[in-house]
Amino acid sequence: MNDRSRRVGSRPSSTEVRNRLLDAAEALLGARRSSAITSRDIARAAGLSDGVLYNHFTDRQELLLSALVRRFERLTSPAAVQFAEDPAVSIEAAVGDVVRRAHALHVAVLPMLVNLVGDPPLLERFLVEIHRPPLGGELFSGPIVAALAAEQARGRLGSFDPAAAADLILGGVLMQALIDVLGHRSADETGDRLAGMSRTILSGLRPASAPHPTIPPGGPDDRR
Amino acid sequence: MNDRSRRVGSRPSSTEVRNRLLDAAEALLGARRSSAITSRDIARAAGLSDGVLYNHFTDRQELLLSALVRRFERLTSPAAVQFAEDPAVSIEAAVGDVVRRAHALHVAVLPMLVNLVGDPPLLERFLVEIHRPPLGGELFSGPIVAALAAEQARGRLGSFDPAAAADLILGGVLMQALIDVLGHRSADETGDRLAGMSRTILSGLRPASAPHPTIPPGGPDDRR
Amino acid sequence: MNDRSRRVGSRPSSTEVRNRLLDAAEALLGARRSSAITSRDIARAAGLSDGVLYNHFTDRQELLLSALVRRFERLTSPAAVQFAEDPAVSIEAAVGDVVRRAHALHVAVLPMLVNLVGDPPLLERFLVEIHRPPLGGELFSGPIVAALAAEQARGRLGSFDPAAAADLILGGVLMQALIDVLGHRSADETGDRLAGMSRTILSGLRPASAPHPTIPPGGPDDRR
Amino acid sequence: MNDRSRRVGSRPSSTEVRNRLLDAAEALLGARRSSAITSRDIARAAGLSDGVLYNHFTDRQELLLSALVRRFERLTSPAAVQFAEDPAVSIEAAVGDVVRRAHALHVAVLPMLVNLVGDPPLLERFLVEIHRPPLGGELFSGPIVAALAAEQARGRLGSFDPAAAADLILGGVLMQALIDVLGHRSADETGDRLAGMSRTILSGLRPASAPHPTIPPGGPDDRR
DNA sequence: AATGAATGAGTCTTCATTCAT
DNA sequence: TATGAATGAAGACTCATTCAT
Repeated sequence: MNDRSRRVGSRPSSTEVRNRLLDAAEALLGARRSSAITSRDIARAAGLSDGVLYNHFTDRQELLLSALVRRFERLTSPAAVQFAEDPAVSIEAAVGDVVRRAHALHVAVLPMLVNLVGDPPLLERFLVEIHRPPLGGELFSGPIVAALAAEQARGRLGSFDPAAAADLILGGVLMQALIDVLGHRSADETGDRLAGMSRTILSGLRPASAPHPTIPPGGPDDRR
Repeated sequence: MNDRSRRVGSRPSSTEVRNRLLDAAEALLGARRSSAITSRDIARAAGLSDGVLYNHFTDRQELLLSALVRRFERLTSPAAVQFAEDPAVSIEAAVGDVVRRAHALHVAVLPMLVNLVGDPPLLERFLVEIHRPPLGGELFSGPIVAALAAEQARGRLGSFDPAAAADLILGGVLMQALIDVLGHRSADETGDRLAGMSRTILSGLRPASAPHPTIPPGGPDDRR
Repeated sequence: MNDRSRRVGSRPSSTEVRNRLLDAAEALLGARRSSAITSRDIARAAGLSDGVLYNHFTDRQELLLSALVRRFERLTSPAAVQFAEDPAVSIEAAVGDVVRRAHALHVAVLPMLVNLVGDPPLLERFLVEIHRPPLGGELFSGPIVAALAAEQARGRLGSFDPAAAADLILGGVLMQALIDVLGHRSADETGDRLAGMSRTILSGLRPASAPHPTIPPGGPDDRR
Repeated sequence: MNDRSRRVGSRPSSTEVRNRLLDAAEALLGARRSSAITSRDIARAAGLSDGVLYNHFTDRQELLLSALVRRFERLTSPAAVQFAEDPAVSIEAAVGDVVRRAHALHVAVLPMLVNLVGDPPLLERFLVEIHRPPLGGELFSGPIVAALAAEQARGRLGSFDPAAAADLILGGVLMQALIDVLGHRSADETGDRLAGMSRTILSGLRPASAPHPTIPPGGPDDRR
């Protein structure tokens, strides 16, 4: 018999109320395109009274911050950002998968961050909380770098710098996600742009016959 | 000595006041990390009274919008976004230049857009004004696509899709710019990241010996 | 001793505050010669803070409208506008009573309507609420028409058009009420004017062969 | 060569500017259903600058007041309120004429007064200026009383009190004018109501041996 | 601890009036 | 004297926060 089930139907336990507030805040953070989430908005969405929030959080910001962090951690949990590394899949498909998953993650996270931007003190606190460079830093790039490095080790990718590649992929994906979040676009169009990016980053911009610039042409295998 | 400066301490001309308001608004838009720029903020920053703004603009939003558009147009003027196309420069340097200039442009523009995000109706009006998909759309990508296509024509770049390449470059650049704008980072570190991106997108991720997947091997010009 | 009065000095109940606001608004509506009743005026008159009104009404207009309607309904309640139809009373006295009561009603209602005129949108909403042509329409004329028709049926009045007679009576009464409300006049003077009107409308302007009203009827066309 | 024509095409003379302001104010007073006539409204309607008004009037109120008085005097000039006293016209038609002309006068004057009501201090000053009980007092009733008395002298009307009759007529006419000004009604409907009032006040409410005027004579007591 | 109404500082906006030109 | 922009005192309304119950 746990703490919560002990009194069925009775007044909600402290944690329950706290969670209801967090859930409501999370929902609003995900749904709204900014424009101020008022403390009353949250209270109503939670089906609770205006004042409760001050029994569980010091102020409206702290509630929003907690909701933010909670959702962020859930979205970026290892399970969510782990990329498949199935050797049976072609390298093209594997990179496409990385790109699509990164995009989905950004689309999920951005609405919240967009709300954050409207409230700079809150943003400040959030960034401190997240404890990393803006936009999650390694939280996002880590899994991508790992996936790319794994493919490199498997010999299916060249000798590029995985961190720089992650910068390109994450950046491109972030931009498309912003377009999707701030504007309106069909899933198809988004898919095409993502596929184009996958293709392009795989082959690079350099003419196919051109030798690698830093290596004198003629070497049978790549540098070193 | 023109008509305006002749009488020091005289009442500022109409355009002067208008410009003072726009300058003040621009400054606040650039300086603040959002959090609502109130009409009084602007008036005080301009050293004017609360009501002036309504003698020159229909409302606070229109003033902010004008400041935004003015700065935006200035930043994205042809001179600012034109990329050098000097054949004497190596293709590596040319791409690096594209990336660095795009980054500089984003760093200049982003603080304003960040403010915009906190004010959705204003964002809406701004996007309509800018007349393009969110984040400037073709305004940014256009010159980059053009520069890449020019190099393709010159035979210094391969047969990739310039739009997709621009998505990667702009995205990567946007992300680095966000990191620079929202966080704090040394110019060196930024430069390294940008250089890494330039290098990586040029060569691509694919192993150097792997054939291009979409082009069947056997063509006369195919890489040896 | 009910639940509310039990605790003197306790926080006023919700309805109490609402009523205090309505009372204050009503008082201001009755007392002022228009000139804008501000939301702060009402709050101060009610001894409450500026923002309360928005906890009970959607806006200042709705509060004023409610006060208006409340007072209006009270003043025009059946009890207030019902005219005596006592057959024992002479027809002169009966008509005089109708006139005096209509006048009193107008004097009570006019100050509010006067305030309304200064606020056209509010007037619009009030008229919609009252659901009748300006100035109460049938609300006022209905009882008068009924009273006159009843006396006609009783044979104590001729075959005139009751609606037209009500127009004359209500109009005359409205005008005297306006004079009383906007200007300053002794009750005596008002009474004289009303009495003159009663006398005149009874006899009409036309030279008549009809016997003097104080002489018992006997003419061939007399009642049945 | 008068003062005004001396400089044709030159800056408008003082009186001209003053009159343009008054004309503009008069026009606005007549056109608007209240809702504040701002000093800028007047200046724009006059095609003049915001500040001129203070060179000719102490403040906005004084300008409005002057416009009010000027229009009022024009509308109530002897020429405008004189009633025809043509003995060839039937008494019914004569009374109907009085009623219709009084109504027209009220419809012309009321919109201004309606504006006045929204500005009590201005109303106060106007009433003082007009120097009579509200709504023009004798200014309106004088001509009516005179017209009725003349018909009495001519023997076409009975021995009623002309002042009381004027109260009824003016009141009824005022009310119909208010309905016309504040609401919306067809001219036909207004005409019917006025005609009904004319008929009713002529005959009075009392049972009469005299037949209804619109009914062909035949009653034994009918006056030739 | 929950409630929900009261508070009041703060926002945008209007407009009569002033005053340098 | 005319101009027309600047002023600044209101006004309506919002909303985070408090607090009596």
